[in-house]
Amino acid sequence: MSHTLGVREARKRKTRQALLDAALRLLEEQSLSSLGLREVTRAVGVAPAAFYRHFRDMADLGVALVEEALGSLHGMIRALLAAEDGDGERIEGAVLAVAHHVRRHPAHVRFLARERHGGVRPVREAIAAQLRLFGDEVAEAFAGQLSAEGWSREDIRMLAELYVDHMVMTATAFLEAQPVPRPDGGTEERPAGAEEATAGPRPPAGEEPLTEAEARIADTARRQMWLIATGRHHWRDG
Amino acid sequence: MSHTLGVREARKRKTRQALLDAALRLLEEQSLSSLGLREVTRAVGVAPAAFYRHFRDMADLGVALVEEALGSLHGMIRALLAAEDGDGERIEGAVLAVAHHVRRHPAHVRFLARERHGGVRPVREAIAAQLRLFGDEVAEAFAGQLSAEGWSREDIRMLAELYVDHMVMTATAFLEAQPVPRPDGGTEERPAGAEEATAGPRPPAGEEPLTEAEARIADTARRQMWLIATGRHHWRDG
DNA sequence: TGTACATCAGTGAACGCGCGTTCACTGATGTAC
DNA sequence: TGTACATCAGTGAACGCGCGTTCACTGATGTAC
Repeated sequence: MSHTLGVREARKRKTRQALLDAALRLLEEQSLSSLGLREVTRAVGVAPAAFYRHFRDMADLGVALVEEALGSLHGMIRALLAAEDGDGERIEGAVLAVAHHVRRHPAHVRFLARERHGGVRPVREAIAAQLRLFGDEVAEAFAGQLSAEGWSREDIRMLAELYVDHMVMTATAFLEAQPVPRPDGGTEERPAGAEEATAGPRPPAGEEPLTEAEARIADTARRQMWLIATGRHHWRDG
Repeated sequence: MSHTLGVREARKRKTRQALLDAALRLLEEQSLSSLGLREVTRAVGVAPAAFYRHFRDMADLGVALVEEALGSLHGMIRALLAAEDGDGERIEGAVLAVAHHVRRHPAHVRFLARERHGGVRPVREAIAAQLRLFGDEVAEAFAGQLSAEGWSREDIRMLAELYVDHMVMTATAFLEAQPVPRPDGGTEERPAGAEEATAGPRPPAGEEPLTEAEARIADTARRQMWLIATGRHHWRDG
């Protein structure tokens, strides 16, 4: 109880978050280097000059968005890696986790895909640093078992990178199967018959059954992960 | 001899190409959606209005750049796929081909990486269409051997996509090992001691030995391709 | 070959507009006593 | 608890600037005869 936020600080955080949210929404349809400061403040309903109370410039805001978009993923990755199941369950878990994450946070994922190689250096570097961290985590999780099987450090690292890169690719593939957000904040209808129930209990957000397009992507991703797992099992014996 | 270009048409093409070249250079450091028409015409030395004689807008120019950047690659891919060597030679050939292509055309490759998920829809779509074509070509090249071995159409397709995606990833990795172009048109010195011979015969452009950073990327890419090839060989027997 | 007209790539001036940044300010919140 | 002063998130006006697009034009190239 001792550390309630002051009213002033709480309001400041709220404005800051509103700026981040507005920027993320505007970034669905453009890239960071063409997004204007005035555009963001206009969407939030504050004066342009208020922006400077929170960020030095748009690049600074972009770096904050990277933190927001990738910070939460470490937990998910760790949970996936800690599972003690067999290959099949781990692959299924990873593919579904990616699918649902993309569903729940499509704007964040789109932002990362777009700015990973985008025109704003500090943002590119922030993303690269986070992905390197993911690589470290995956490599460490594999190290125990694989080095006992005679794998070299370099081989473990390249396997970890292959998994991370494949996850990123799969995420961007799922993204392309997402409904396109409309300017009014609604969404276009799902590709195949997916009319909403008008009332009644529904599954947790993001956990409705996969659409046809999503299922196809999930299927390809599973097969590719199986192929990689197969290669991993036969790695030392050719 | 009968079809020499008229003087007027030849000059027009030259201006158009100058616009494309200038845009590509400016895009080393920013993304298409923030690149201005006036910026490009200023770099070429023509009036802003001249732009409209060649392109409807910047998106239109971007689509032309996609054609320029990816059109030439089909030949390279076909050559790689047609080789009758064993796995080792094919992997080595593919990795070195990608390394040298990135060296020769770093700006084109950077443009593709940046705009593949960038903020300009027609450009994204042009790139996606070309990558789908590459997938088709790779799948077709594998179809003969693999379907005889009992592979399904879906499995062949997913393998082809994995190869294409891996090539793209490898190319962007090589890109990050490239010297950063300077505004004046020169380049920063290569990471490790690579002073230029002041005269005398030199290897063909782009074929100097790999730098340390490039060699590391090539090594990882080779291992990853080996892993995938291993998985492929053991695919049907688990 | 020479002439008269058509085409059209590139010009240069003009336009209205939204941009990023600065500044002195206001008034609610925080703090010291 | 009440008061006097400090802090600081957000305001609103102003600035100079470069943008995309339009337009009537120019003059070299192309074409018809």
